[in-house]
Amino acid sequence: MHRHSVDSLIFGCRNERLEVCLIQHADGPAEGQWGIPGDFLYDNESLEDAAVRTLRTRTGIDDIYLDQLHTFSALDRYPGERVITTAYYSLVRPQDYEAVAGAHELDAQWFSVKELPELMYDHGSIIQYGIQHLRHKIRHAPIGFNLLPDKFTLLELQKLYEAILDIELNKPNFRRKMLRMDLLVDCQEKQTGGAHRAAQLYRFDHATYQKLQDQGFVFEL
Amino acid sequence: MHRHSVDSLIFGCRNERLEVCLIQHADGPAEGQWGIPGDFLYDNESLEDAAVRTLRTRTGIDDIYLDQLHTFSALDRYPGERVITTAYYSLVRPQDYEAVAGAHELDAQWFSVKELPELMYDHGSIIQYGIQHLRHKIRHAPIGFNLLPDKFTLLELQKLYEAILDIELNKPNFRRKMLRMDLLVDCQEKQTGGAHRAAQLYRFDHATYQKLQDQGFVFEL
DNA sequence: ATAGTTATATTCACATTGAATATAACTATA
DNA sequence: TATAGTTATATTCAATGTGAATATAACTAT
Repeated sequence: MHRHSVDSLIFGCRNERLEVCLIQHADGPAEGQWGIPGDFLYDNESLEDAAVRTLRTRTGIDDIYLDQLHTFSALDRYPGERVITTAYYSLVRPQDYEAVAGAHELDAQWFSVKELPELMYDHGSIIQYGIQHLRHKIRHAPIGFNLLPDKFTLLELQKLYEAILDIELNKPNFRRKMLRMDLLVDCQEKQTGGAHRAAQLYRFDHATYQKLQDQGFVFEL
Repeated sequence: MHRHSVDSLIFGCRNERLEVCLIQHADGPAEGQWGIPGDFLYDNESLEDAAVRTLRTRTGIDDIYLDQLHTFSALDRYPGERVITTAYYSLVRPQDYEAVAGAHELDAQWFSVKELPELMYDHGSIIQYGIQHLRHKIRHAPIGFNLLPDKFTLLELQKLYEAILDIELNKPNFRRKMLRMDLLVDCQEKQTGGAHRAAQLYRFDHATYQKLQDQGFVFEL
């Protein structure tokens, strides 16, 4: 027999870096090691329920983007007993950034995906799997907006893509492509602060995306 | 507590139709109903091992394309007890077509995805989820070749895409796009039979794909 | 030999892309 | 108040890719 757990890969983007939230176990078989937050599945909840629950318990955050990633089942992935885990990944907006790392007694901290500590069990593989998945997904579905404030500038959006894909993009071409998709709504509001020309603020238009999608439109970065 | 099963969605393409292989349960809680083949997970195997095992046991086929799809865990998805299932999907070449539906005592049969019988448990949802996944995947990775003989004509390849995506494609444009990717090798051999000009046979070049992929090439239909 | 069928090549208008350049607008500070 | 520094935004153009149509080649059955 075995037990089943849920682990949630929590992504955020800050300072033009893609980051993941890790927790350090204070005791147990992986004492002192870092890993992605998770818990064992309860008898009366689905895997998705469990993922939502652990996110809420550990971070106080509700209502963020969440999707199933993969189920990992190697016989030796967990020490001592057999544990199969289903990994989810979630996307956190900047305004929720601090809540994620601060709301729990466990030591939680954001790490750049380029500078990860040593990880427990197979969590290193899970994170790498998740990064690859995110890189693919962000180019084929408009989920990147879940990592930005509701209102954002085109440059912020571009920097988000650059951070996740780890590439540089041409500014005018990125603007042109993004705006032509008609998924962004002009907020009629300018960015404040900054010693330069104020940029237009936009927000992602879910309703229009839904409509275009029904007409066969496919998002493609 | 719960048990964990593995279910395999087996796709094939014949007569320009996308098909799935279903089995009819002779007894048990779903007697007489159709479903995708599966089995409970053994203690000493990974989920992928179990998927390979059930495929081999039920069809005698080894070495076919296999990939994890999704893990389904709704509390009421299985009658009487809680069973979480991880669904895999596999792609079968025409030469293995008969072996799949004939090698087992259970009643196995191919069905067009457009004319499915009533299905047990949540297998209807699993199949729909799998079709959507396949449609997306086939456009972004060269996996369609796993549904064709080793040697095939460009029209056969086109008809495969048309069957899976359920759309019509322009012939010259499809040829041009496919050939320009440099993933096909001319077999220096012509199709036989047919009251018309014989078509050139091609095969998919795994090695070249690997090389191109390392250089950052992304397959895109 | 001819009709029927599919293979294969070519054309062209059009849209998209990559890359570069130009101008506008804002702030800090000299 | 002028200017330097910075980012926003617009425009250009060549190159490339796409959708759609047409033309020619090659094969078989009759």
